[in-house]
Amino acid sequence: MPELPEVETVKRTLELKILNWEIKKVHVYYENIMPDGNKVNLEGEKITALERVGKFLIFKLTNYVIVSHMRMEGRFFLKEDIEPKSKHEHVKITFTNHLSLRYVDTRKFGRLLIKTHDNYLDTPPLSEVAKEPKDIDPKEFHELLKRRQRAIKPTLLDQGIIAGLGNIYVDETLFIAKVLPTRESNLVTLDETKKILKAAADVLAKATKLGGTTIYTYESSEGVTGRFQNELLVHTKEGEPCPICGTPIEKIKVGGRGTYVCFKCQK
DNA sequence: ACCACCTCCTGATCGC
DNA sequence: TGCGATCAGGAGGTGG
Repeated sequence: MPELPEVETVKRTLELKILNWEIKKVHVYYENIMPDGNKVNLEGEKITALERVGKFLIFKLTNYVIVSHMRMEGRFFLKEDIEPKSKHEHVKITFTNHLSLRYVDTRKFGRLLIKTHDNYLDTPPLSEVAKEPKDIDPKEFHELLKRRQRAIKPTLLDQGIIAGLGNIYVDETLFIAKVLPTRESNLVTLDETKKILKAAADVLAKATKLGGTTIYTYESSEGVTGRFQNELLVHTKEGEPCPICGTPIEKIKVGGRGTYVCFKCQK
């Protein structure tokens, strides 16, 4: 499940290869993933840059922009164009060099949206993406939290409030900040808000440095696997001793999401 | 403005 | 053993 570090890893991996490649043909095998893929002609477009906004990966082309989100299981692979389509491959972008970029997504939740340079930042989904933890002012964020009644975990998962965190890194962030995921957002103190933002920024930076987290079925792309799963403190650690106090980590549900927590360390 | 709930999907796992 | 039911989950849409 790509969160910010995984998307950044995919971006860095791909941009070493596909910059300046020229598109020859786009095949869309499942329309919902790339609704405009068969309507807009991308032939002759070159990849001019890759960007990332929150968990979105952006391919900048000569005239167009592809805004992609891999959701849980989306992956990109580069292959010889003659290689046959794999089982869950839904989009194939063929280049004039006879290589092709394949979008593979078991659950078909991901999206590749075609935008223009003029509108891609000012229209959904990117227009709705908030700042990343490292760029958020703690006092401003605390004021925002005061207006929210719901649990802090679903608040931190809301990309319109804070960008980049998913289920894995939220659990890690709240454990490091010593705040229970069920705590009402408006009851989080300014001091705790500062700790949450710092923990989130640190966790994302460290995970990015290690190439993200390889977990369940997810690989970033190109067979690149991250190493942050070895650094996880609580996520997936049900029944194991808390690394701080030794109390067994519990798995609970918060806002419908599987959540790992130490009830002694987190208040 | 805020928020709970539903939807999209498939593979893994559960229950009978 | 086999098969239907249930679950997981990021974010957009809906409706209270």
